[in-house]
Amino acid sequence: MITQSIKVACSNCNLRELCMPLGLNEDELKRLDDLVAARRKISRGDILYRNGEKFSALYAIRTGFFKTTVAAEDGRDQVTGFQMAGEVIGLDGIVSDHHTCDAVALEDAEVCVMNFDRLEDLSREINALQRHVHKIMSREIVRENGVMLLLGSMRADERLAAFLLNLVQRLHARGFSQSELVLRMTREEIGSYLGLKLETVSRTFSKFVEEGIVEVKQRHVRILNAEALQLIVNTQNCQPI
Amino acid sequence: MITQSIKVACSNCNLRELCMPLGLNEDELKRLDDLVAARRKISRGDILYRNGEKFSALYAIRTGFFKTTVAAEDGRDQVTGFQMAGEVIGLDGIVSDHHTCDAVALEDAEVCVMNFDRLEDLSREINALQRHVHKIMSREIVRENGVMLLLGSMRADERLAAFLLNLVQRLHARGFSQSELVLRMTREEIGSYLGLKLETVSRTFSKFVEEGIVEVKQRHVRILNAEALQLIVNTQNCQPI
DNA sequence: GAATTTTCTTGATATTTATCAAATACCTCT
DNA sequence: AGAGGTATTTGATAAATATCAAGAAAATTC
Repeated sequence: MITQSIKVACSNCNLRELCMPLGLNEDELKRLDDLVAARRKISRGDILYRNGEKFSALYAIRTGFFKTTVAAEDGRDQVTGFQMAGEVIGLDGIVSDHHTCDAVALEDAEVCVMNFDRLEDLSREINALQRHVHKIMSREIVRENGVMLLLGSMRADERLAAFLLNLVQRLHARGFSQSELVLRMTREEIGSYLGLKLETVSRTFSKFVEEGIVEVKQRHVRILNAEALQLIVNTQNCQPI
Repeated sequence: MITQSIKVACSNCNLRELCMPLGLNEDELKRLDDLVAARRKISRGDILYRNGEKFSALYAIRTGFFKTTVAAEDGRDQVTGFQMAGEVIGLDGIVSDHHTCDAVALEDAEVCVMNFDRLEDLSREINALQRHVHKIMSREIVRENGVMLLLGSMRADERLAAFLLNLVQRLHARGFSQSELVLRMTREEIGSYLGLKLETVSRTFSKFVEEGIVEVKQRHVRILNAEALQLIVNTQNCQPI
C-alpha cells in the first residue's frame, strides 16, 4: 500500500467544503488535519479496496475518478456508482468490518485516508463532524434510492439522460462546464450502472445525437439541449392528453 | 400525530437485539429507554412520514410491516424497500432535514420514535450506540447495493427468487417459518420493488408453481424447494459448458 | 350476505432491449 | 508510424417484458 505524508492539509484544501463540515474553529480544523494522516495515490485501473477486504478507513477523493462495483456469486457485476473529487467512499465496509464492493480508479487518483476508528473518536467530540458523517451516509442512501427509481422504472433513454444530467451537475458544482464533459468510463461501465448493455448505451447516444440533443465524440460529450434531456427524464411516462 | 407513552422499555424489549446495540450496561440501557420516549401506532395504509416532510426522528419498527417509496416528478413511484419488526427507517431524512420518501404501513403497525437530535447526543456518549447507528446506515447502503445488482442485472425469475429468499430469511431471523410466509404487499408493490409489472410478477409466481418450487395461494406462499430458488438466483447467467 | 371494489391470473400482441455479428475508430506501445 | 488490442458503432434478429384486455377470485363495504 503506497501512502505518503501529507502535503495539503484539510484546513487549506479547496475541497474541504465538499468533504468536510463547515464552521469549524481553528482547534477543530487542526484535529481534522491529524485525522487525515495519509494520502494514497491510485493509478488508473488500480483498486483502492476490494470486496472481502478488511475495512479500516473511509476515503475522501482528492483527485481522480472512481467506480464502485458489487459482484454476484456467479460472476456478474454491477457498477453501483461513479465517484469524483470531494466525495467519500468506503461506507459499505462499516457494517461488517469488511468491504462489500470494489473501488476502482478510472483515472489516476489521489485519496485522503481517514481511519474510521479515529473518525468515530473525533466525531464524538466535534458535533459538526458527527452530523457531517451522518449526512454523508444519508446522502448515499438517498442517492441509491434515486438509482433504484432509475433502474426500476425508467427506459433506456431516460436512464442515459438522467445519468448525463447528474454527471454535469456534479461536475459543474466543482467548477467545470455545465455543458461539456469527458466521460471517464466505457460504454460498458455506463451500461452496467444503468442496467443496460453497452450496445444499447451506444445506440441511445446516437439517438440523442440525431435529435440534436448532444454532440458525442468518443468520450467527449457536449450537451446542446439540457432542457430536452430533462424533458426525457420527466415526461416519458406521461400520457398524451 | 398519535403517540402514546411507553409501555415496553427498550431494556426489556424482545427486539432489542435487532434494533439496539448489545453489551450496554444498566445505566446506558436506562438512557436508551429515555431516548425512545414515544410510540406511535400506524394503521394499515397510513403514512408514517412522507416525502418533503420535516425530518426529526428515526423509527424502529416494533410490530407491522412497511414499504418505502420514492416518487419521480412525473408521478411514477418506486418501492425502495419493505421493512419489518426490528428494522429502523427514516435514514433518508438526515441529509436534507426533510424526508425524501414515503413510509407506508402495509399492516397495522407500531413504531418507536427516536428523536434524532437526542440520538446524536446519546451516541456521542455511548460508543456502542454510535457504532450501532453507523452500522445501521452502512447496512442500508449495502442492502441498496444488492437491490441495484438485482435491478441492473437479473431477469424476472431471478429477481422474484431473490426477493422470496430475502423475505423468508429475514422472517426466519425473527422466529417465523423458513418455508412459509404471508406477503403483506400486492403483486403491484412487489413488481415496483423488483422493476417489473404486476403481470410479470404473477406469471413468474405461476411458473414457480408449475415447476414445483413454491405453492402460492394469493398472498400465502410456501417454499417447497429453497435450493431451486437459490440456484435460479446464482446460476442464471452461467454459460452451459 | 350481497354488492362493490380491489387484486390476481391468463392470453394475445406490441415494444423494448439483448444478443450476435461485423466493421470501424481509437488508443497504447514500441 | 505501424501493430495490436480495446472500444465503439451499427445492423439483423431473438428474447424478455410490457401492454391491453378480460375474466376469476378475494377482500371490503354497506
